[in-house]
Amino acid sequence: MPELPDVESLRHYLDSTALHQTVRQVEVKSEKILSGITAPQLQSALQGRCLQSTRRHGKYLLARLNQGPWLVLHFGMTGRLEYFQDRQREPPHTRLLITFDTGYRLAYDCLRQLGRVTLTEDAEGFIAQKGLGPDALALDPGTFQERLRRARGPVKAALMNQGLMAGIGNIYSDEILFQAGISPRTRISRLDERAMERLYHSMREVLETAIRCQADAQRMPSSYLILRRHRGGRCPRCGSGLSRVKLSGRTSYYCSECQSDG
DNA sequence: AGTACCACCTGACGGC
DNA sequence: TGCCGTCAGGTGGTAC
Repeated sequence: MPELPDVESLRHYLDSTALHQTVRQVEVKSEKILSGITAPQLQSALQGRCLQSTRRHGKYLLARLNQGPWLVLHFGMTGRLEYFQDRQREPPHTRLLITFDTGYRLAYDCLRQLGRVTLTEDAEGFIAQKGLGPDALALDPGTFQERLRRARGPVKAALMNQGLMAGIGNIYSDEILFQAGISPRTRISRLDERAMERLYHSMREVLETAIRCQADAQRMPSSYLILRRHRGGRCPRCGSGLSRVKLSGRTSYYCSECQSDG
């Protein structure tokens, strides 16, 4: 599920644990998660170096190695990080395990193995090569609207299109549309200026709130949809049963009473 | 450019 | 008990 707020939380976690320690050992436990690199290449890039800083772009987390390339982490749906000391605490689906000279370890755990790990010399080049748009939180209202209007289909598909803006996935697009009072099926062309402004405001509000809550749904406001996105879930605003539809291959939940079609 | 589908991948869950 | 289909969803591919 890692979308922008989740990855931002993982970034803070990495920053507060694993920086500035020399890598002693690198264990690749599943080659499936490597993208365009071999295990020996990853090992020789990391060995003897430190992670010195991080940045995030959309759902990607990049960690700079001193005098070396960037380590690029994507978390798919089930990826996470765990920093620990005792082998006992190693997560069950660890695919990559980095051991530091301090004796601490950083595990990249990914149950479904839909996440990917790679290296790049050039962070900007990597982002461009992946075809990612600007990070969703870096957009001003004008650019947000201009980029969304490049798409034609339902607004939900546009919000999730990483080429238009990076970081929003299925969960948070539903939340943003709910908070904006706009149905996910609404065509971009039917959104007027005021709806666009509402959408922009909701996007910032939802992403920033989720980051403040460390992407933990339990901590989010009770007015949020996130905990009710399931069969039989009810609208936190009006209490009516939520609608469930497939849209561009994803399951969308929304309230047909509170969210209009423009 | 859109849509619709498939594949990757694993585990939970409901039905029989 | 255990088998089967379905679902979860980020990304990337195909065909139409």
